[in-house]
Amino acid sequence: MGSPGSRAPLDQLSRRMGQKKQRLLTAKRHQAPPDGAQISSSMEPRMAPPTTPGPQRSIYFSSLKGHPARLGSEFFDQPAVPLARAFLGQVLVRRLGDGTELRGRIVETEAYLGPEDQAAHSRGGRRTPRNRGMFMRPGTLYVYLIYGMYFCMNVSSRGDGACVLLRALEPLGGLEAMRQLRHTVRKGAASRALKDRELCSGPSKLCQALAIDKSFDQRDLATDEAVWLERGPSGSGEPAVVAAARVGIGHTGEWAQKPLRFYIQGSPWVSVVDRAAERDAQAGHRPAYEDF
DNA sequence: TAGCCGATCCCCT
DNA sequence: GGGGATCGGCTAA
Repeated sequence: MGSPGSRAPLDQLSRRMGQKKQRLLTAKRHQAPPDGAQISSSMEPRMAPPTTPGPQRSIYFSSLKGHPARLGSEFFDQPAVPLARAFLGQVLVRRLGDGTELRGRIVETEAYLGPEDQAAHSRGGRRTPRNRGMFMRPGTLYVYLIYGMYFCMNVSSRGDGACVLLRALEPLGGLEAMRQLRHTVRKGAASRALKDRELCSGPSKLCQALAIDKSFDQRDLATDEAVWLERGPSGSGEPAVVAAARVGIGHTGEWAQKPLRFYIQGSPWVSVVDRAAERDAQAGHRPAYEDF
């Protein structure tokens, strides 16, 4: 975790370095787990502690003290495709150092299947220091830096080198803190205010909004104190799920076409809508992911 | 609203 | 040394 005590005021920094460098430094500092130090807890309605699930309790609920609603390691111990679908509707919770809880319902995921998947970082059985989390026990986070600027957050699933990328959340709680965290890492200090829909509608946006960075790599989502998963409300039954091609992997041949991205149909919080895939779903075509 | 394109640097080959 | 599981500003329609 970061050490919040050693920050120089930004106005001092701006005198010492060019705008671009300052922007980078600012971004990196705020990407580092701030433990909420720069988020005023007074501006954020404190979230109520997780409530007891009562009759909803299942084998998936961990018995960890203080978080009776959190999903335990059993939940993550399933293959990447069913896990990617099971994530939809569940609530990701991030607790900052000052106790502020940021919450978002997962609305979009992607499955990466492991060594045979040419779009996965573990393709061909590649095991490197960076992707070690992909090979660790189900529920382990794999957080990596992309394009030198952004982080992406994966959760390892059953199967060596298989994982699920979290792509979009519907923000439920701590929106102003999320906005501030997103604001501080965007270009230009005078950027316009972000709409709610822009807070978590992308894999790196949600990492910014939840202050998830490399320090979360290889943490266990089933046991970590600062980030966990809770079962979402099941009031309206199973959401309609769209299976579409994954995003940003155009170079991987046939694997780029496989419908391994899943999102809640009609959700305005999704990062990329695939109208063709939705038409296929409406027409009742059997989704190809059932082959996996 | 969609499409284009530059930013930026770690990681892998 | 090259590429990338992204993002956001800008422009055209």
